[in-house]
Amino acid sequence: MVTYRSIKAKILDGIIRRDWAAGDLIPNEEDLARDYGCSRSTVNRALQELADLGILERRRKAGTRVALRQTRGATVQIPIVRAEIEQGGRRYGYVLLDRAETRADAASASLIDVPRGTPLLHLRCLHLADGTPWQLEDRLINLAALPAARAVDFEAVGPNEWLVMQVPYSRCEHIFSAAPPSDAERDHMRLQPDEPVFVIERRTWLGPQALTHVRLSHPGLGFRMVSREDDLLAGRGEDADPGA
Amino acid sequence: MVTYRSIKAKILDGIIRRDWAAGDLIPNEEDLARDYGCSRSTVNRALQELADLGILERRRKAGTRVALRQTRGATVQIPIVRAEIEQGGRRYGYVLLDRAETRADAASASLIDVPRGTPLLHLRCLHLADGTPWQLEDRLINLAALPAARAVDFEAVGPNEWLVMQVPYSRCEHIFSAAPPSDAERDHMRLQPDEPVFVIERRTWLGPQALTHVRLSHPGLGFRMVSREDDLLAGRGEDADPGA
DNA sequence: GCGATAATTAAGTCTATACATAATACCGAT
DNA sequence: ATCGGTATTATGTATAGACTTAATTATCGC
Repeated sequence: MVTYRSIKAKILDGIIRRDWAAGDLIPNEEDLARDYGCSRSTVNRALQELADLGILERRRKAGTRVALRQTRGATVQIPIVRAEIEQGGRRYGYVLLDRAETRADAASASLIDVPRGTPLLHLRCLHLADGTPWQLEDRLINLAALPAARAVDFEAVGPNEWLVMQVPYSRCEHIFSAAPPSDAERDHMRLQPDEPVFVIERRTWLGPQALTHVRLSHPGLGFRMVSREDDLLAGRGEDADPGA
Repeated sequence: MVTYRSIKAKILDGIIRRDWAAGDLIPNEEDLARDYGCSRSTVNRALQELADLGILERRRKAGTRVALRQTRGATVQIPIVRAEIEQGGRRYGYVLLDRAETRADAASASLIDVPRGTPLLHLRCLHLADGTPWQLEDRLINLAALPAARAVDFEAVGPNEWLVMQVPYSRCEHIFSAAPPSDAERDHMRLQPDEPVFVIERRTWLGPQALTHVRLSHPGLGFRMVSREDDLLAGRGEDADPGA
């Protein structure tokens, strides 16, 4: 049977064999459907998915062409700290360092994206792996959007875990950077001399309303953020290139 | 008309209004099709796309439920250096520091994922923005897979640009980290005292064969890698919630 | 009660068809 | 030659129906 998966595999194969180079036009859906002996719907699904992956570019009337991939996308999964540590077989530790209700000043208002004066909850926590500092968390929560957070003490459960369970978000922004440690980071994490920190900053919104801003800093030595893309050619065995 | 987009929007809306919480089962495709007055195919497409986004989880017979999003995915686009710099309105500069053909020793063999003894091209280049060092590139190219690279001098065009134009890849791995600068990095980039480097390592394969390994290091102060997720609720105006 | 087997269910996929829409190509009038 | 409208084209989307497949639930024999 000709499946949309087998068509995806064949097209990928054609691109990788350089039958079609970057920028080339590939045959239209009707022709492909005839060639492969299936319906246009099936071809359409295959090509749409390849377009979603960024491998093809499609425009009405203009046709479908192999994308000129000028950028390489990398998708990193940022896990809950606890899961990340426990999955590595290490013991998870958590300490709430500081908890304060404030109102947004100029700096925090711009960080979390709320008007000045908005009530905020400011939390600072330390996450440990086998007793060693692993991540310092500095978080602002918009109490106007999440009043329920006011009633949580965050002594036992980290804000990250609480938020993930409680709150859906519709938009999210991440910033990754390398920085020399701040005084607080130097105090709380046992950094080597000259050891930088790897910083993940995240802001989330629900509709127009900002929910939270968090700065997660990790000791630079030993921390890596990894992204693996699936092999596009994986599992072609059954599907593609059955005869040729 | 009931479109698959409008259904996506309605389901998202239901999740965000907490009609369905994380882990909850949502009605099956047939019921939704009847509720919305459209065919099952249309519902199917909407739910599939939400599942692809990681918002829903679907299993045959078990039904469709709201995903317990334990991790947050961030997709970063890593542009060609030249484009990144010129798009910021700055002048791009490029210097080839070093070019050598070698054979893989233990260290480089494991970096690029080839057997020891494989012929390699080792390139080191510096990319500048308005005359200031922006990125130091240290690259290994597998000449067994890409013999054409032997004939390129890389004096005028950087290896990154050449590779993107010439070579498709099927798998790709990225590692991001913060590190104290190496001697070479200190020599070539004008780093402040204590300034770390932000390191992007990338390995690419075509099928089973490794193509290249590259280490891209940026001065830590001023370099940020950003990932923005589209707002899931964007553009609901026309589509969703027409009456209620 | 247990374990194997059959029935049921919900998603997964393919098809043929129809119409919508964006973008290009063409052509005629000024 | 340029402008503007019209025909053409390839993709985008919706539909009804049929069949497949994975996974749960029920059932039967022991």
